[in-house]
Amino acid sequence: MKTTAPKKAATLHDVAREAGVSLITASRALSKPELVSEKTLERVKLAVDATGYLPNLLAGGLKSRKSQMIAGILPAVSVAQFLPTLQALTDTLAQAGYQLILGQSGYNQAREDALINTMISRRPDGLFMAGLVGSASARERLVQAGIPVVESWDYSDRPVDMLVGFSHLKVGGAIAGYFLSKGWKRVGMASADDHRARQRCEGFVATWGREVPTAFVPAPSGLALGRQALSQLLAQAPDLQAIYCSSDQMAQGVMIEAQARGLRVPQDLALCGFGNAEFSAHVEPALTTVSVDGRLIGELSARLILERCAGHTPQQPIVDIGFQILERASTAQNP
Amino acid sequence: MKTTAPKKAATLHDVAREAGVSLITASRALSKPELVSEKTLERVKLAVDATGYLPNLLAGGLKSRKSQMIAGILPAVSVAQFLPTLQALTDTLAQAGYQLILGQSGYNQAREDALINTMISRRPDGLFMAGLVGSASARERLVQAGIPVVESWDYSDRPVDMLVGFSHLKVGGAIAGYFLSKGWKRVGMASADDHRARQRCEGFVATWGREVPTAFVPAPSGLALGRQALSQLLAQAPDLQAIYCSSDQMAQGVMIEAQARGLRVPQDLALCGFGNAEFSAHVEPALTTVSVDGRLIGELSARLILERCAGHTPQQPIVDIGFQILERASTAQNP
DNA sequence: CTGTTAGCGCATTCAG
DNA sequence: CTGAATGCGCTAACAG
Repeated sequence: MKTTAPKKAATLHDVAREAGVSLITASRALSKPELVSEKTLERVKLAVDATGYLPNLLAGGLKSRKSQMIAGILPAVSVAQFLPTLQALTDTLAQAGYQLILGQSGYNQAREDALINTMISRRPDGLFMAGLVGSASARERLVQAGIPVVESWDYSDRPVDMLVGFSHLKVGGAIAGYFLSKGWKRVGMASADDHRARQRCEGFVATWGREVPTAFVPAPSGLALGRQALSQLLAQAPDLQAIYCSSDQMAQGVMIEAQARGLRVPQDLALCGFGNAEFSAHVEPALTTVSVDGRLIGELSARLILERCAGHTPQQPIVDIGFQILERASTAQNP
Repeated sequence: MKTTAPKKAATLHDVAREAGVSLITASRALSKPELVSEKTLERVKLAVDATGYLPNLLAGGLKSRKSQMIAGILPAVSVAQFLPTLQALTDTLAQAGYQLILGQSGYNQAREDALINTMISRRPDGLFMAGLVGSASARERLVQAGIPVVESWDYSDRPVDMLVGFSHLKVGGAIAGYFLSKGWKRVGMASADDHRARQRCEGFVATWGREVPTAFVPAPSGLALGRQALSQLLAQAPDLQAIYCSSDQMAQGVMIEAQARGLRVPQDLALCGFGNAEFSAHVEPALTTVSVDGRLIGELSARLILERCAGHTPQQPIVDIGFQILERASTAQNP
């Protein structure tokens, strides 16, 4: 078996020579075939196969100023919360020939800032942010870069450019309103300490009317931290009737810890989560939660970016996709 | 407030002019500061700030043939399984100044193939695959591209280039061995129908010695599919003693469905999952599962790629990281 | 429909 | 230590 020596990759030049046409004709045959005659098209295609040519998008992008890449910045990919968004974003972009460059800010403002610079250095055609851009200087650099930017999973009247999200203040308020409607008096919160989770807490307190016992855990929250959080909360306030948890994962931890302590959910302790994870409808008791359409965020964000990349101006650059409280057994009226 | 018109981004040329040095001196000041005198270094730095210069990595990469990008291909980002790997990979690469370009093959061979081409077109400095490269032509193109490639989450003696993973056949065999050691006679499997999950099933059957009732569900498997799978299995074989599930998520679904049917776990039905998800140790009963160090896969893969990018030859390009059965309450000996 | 001429922004030769 | 020239691979703009 004769292994092809890994010689330098074929360039468009090689293709053109092989096909007996000029460089630009070969280029057009590949990117704008409608401008080229059937015959030459055929010859170029044969030459491509013969040479094993794979285009160099970097080089093309340098001239055309289109990298066909979109930067995507998340706090951390391991946050289940953002997965449907990431999946939809990646898929929708890929369908249009764009790839995502991934960055993780680690819930850290300085890293986010540096990451935005790094990303801009790669000249992406657009940028997606899970969350709002934190620093003023980063906002400015993004505006300067002149690329479409979608902020998401949050709300602001003055985004850098475009936004697909919802108000965490309103979510917190809605949960507090729901708790009020239940007639509960002694309630608490178990929350991650990131910006968005804290906003929900603020919204909760604003509607509730006064501070409530709260356990903060480091983001990203998980099941184990939920168990810890309940212990903390019960130490402060042993007679809580209901707890809002900043994620379903954390709520599951709280539920397990409660059951381990012999507390019945919801009779002794009602629970509400956030995010509507897959398991939430299936655990026993089923978990009341706040549903947010993460897939939709990803898809709309991609569409907005693509539209702007195509030179159009979206009619609705700020989309509030809202949210919904899903009432389930974990908050069934306790007697 | 005078908004800076989004004029064209500053280039190194602008910086050089501003600093009163030549283009190349400015270039060196930024990438090889040790070759430049203190004084000029200072002036270049000032010029960078003055112009708001952000380097264009695309242009630099064109000449230097280094894009500082690594391509990463996953079946789907929404598979919780791969998250620790993805997180560790992204982090380790970022520390070395590399970013990840993400691609999803959707458990589809043709898409994987096309995706590899798309990725090669971006001239990444390396490629990470969750799984093995499926098609021979893709393997060939990767070899031709001459970039470091790490296949992962599986095992092969002849990877395209490097590999960090473990044998799914052995996992299946180990689980069957464990089931045999328990003395169970009537066992079944609930599995996703992707390549790796099927390999575990094969390994199971090989060690078990004969076929067992099996319910296959489309990948990626989840809790809801687990519930369905148990229904299917019980329809075939109502008196199963134990079931191996191809993911912890699916096992949780099977457990919930079992409990909904009044079956006690493990007394009436023992369960073993795969993946050691966060919740698995906490559910009631705690889930026996197979633990695989996903973070390690990501980190080692990144290190191997980085080492090769730096021109070195890793001593151990094929790493079997193994796995471990974690015995918990869901397979406690039934009487 | 096709080709020629110029770069895109930077880094790699080589010389000073 | 610094600089001038050259070209990475491709495409936009203009000719034919």
